[in-house]
Amino acid sequence: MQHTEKYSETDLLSQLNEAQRAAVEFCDGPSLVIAGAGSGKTRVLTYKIAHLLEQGLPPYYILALTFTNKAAREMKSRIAELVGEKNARGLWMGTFHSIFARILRNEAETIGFKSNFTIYDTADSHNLLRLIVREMGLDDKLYRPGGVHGQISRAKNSLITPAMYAANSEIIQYDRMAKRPQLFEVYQRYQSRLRSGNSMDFDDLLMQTNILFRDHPKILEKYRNRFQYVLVDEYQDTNFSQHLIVKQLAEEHLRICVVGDDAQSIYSFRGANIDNILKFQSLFPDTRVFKLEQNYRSTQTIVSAANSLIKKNTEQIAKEVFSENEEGEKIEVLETFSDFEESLVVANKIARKRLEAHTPYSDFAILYRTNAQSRVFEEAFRKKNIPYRIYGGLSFYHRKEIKDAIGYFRLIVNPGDEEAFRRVVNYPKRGIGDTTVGKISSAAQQHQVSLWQVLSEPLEYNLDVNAGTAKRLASFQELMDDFIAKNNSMNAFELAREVIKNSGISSEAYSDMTPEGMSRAQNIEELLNAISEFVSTRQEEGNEEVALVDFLSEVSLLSDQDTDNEAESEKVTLMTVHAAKGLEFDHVFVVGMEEDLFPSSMVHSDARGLEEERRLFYVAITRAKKSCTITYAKSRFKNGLTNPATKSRFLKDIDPKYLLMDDKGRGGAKRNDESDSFWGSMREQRLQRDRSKPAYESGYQTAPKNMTPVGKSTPALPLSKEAQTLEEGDIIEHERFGRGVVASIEMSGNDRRAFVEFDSAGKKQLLLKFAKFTIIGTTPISK
DNA sequence: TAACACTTGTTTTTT
DNA sequence: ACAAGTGTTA
Repeated sequence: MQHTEKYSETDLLSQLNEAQRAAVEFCDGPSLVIAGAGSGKTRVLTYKIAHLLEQGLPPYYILALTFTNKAAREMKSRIAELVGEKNARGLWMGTFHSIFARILRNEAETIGFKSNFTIYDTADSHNLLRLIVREMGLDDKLYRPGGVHGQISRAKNSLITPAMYAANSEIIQYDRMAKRPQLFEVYQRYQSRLRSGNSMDFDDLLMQTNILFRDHPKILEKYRNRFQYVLVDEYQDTNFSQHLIVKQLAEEHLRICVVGDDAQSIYSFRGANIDNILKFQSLFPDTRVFKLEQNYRSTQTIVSAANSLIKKNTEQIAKEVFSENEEGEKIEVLETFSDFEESLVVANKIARKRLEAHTPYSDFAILYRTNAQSRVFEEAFRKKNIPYRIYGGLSFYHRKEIKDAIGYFRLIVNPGDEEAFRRVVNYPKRGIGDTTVGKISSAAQQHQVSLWQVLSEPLEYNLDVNAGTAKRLASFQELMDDFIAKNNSMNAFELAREVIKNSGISSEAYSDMTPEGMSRAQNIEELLNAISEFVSTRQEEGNEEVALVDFLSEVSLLSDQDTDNEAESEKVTLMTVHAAKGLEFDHVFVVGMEEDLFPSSMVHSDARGLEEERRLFYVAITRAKKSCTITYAKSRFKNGLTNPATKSRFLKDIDPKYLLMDDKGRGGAKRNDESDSFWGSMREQRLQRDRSKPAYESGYQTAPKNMTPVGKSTPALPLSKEAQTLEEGDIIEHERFGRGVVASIEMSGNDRRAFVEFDSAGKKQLLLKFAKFTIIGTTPISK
């Protein structure tokens, strides 16, 4: 690819506006970049990393954390374009989960795991919890997997271990009120089951990292030194656990830059804590704050409308986002009779616009609050022959046949994996039913070993099964043992193919001639293709052996956003507002703008929740570059019933001078009142019931004292001896640039900066506090 | 063990 | 309306 020389430092910086450049150039301490919607946040992050690389900081000393694989991938490739692929190789850039999974694999033994641990996805966690609740004989209505998992997840993200959970009287009290007094024990069992199967759930990847750092200061020290510069994207979406990891890595050297927009914090329901960004400055006292306020994406009207909306929120960092683009059209607000009519109106508008203005379908997006709303639009688009693409729904890796195949892979890599065991032991059918698995399971629990352990030595654990079953068990065990043996000699693809062939998956899949069966077989083919591709990519990157475990650790942390890489086809996009975050479209339709839908009915009485919904609306509007249309229906089909609907309160929050209201001359007010009184009282009843549940949030978002590391804020690391003694004329060997001669040394601010002429890499400036090199001699003509 | 009918709970979901 | 989970039968 390009050489480093192609983009010199000045070129890099000249492509930024003043605020962006200031944010990029400041590397001497903690910084917080508040990036309004469309203000070039990604640009700042990528250029900042490129800038650090240009200054001589080797890529493997930079840690950049994102929230999606997609964001990481895109940023990586843009950096590679800026500085050349070779110079960007080795960057630690990825999602929180993937980066710390990698670190945990390296350090697994220290915290009592093995490095081949497997990762449970949400469905796996739910299955295990369902099982535990049943085993404990608890009421599965009160202890529903989703609810229980949510509570455990919140605990983990607040770094509350099972023991701390059980000892916390406030939480115990809360659980008692919620009629789930045994929850602490469910959590305990869940955690010990995960551990005895050498597996972790998503939240563990962060919590175990914190435990690792807390209990092993040497290891924390190692990563602190390793990650000389830490950058975090979308900081408003971090939870406490992530926040603490970041804090610990950065609090010594203070070279940290976090980027985000408090106005776009929309994931609190998953534990994201907006205070992390609001209070960043008080945590790192000398934080420099940079505000990116120029929006390059949208028209002035869209930006102003969005501003007027978000002003209605109370807690936020002051900023004035503006646009110098054209003024643009007003935001059109359309009322329709029903959700059905809504979809037709939108479809018609798109069709007409495309004809009149030659706008490609791919410039349009429909954004809705809930996935269920996509249906009517699908039908309308199909009827009108408008091509569309829906995001969300079941991702490839969540389909049953794929999970089954991956279940085998997981069991091969980590035979202790309980969920994987349960998934494949009788798939395809081999006569090992629930009864038998139940026996294995209770033996396993009794002896505190994995299911696999019991299967391997049934006599040892007094497994009581009849001769036929014993034989079937033995043959399953042999099958797996054979795969496990081959795992040492075969690469991921070869072994996967072998598994599909020999496990019986393929004969099962190919004998089913129903359309669903055929598609399942195709999916399995596709999985094999994906593995094959994975192996060859990794080999091109220089990894000779690409084993199944490598594929697995990547694939466990993929989301559906990462899999659909279909080329930019000419299709209208349909997605939830959540999924649209970070994206932009010329023409956006925000649909279903109704009470009880947007804002969601779950949130009515809760001020914080309402503010989050308002931010969500803000995110929706600010996706639009040229036009934004908002629609709402007077009646909507929901949960099998058609109900009257009223327009969302949020519409009143936008300054009307940016809106073009069209309520079709219907006498809206009177009708509204009628429906409000009747249906309003129905809603009221529902709300009453909801309120009778104890409001969540006894607010244990703060970590208990013994989890909080002793945070002494020490100044930046002293310069290495090499860096202190360096003089003009010295010959140095740099880790990345090779041999070079020091032309001059300057002070810039508090930093020493060396200008070095490298043999092969040309002229470079090195910031001495970053640069890694050794002095290998000096030239005779030094003055 | 497997097929079938019945009950139940449905916001958003980066990992 | 619908999917997922559970219970009932042969």
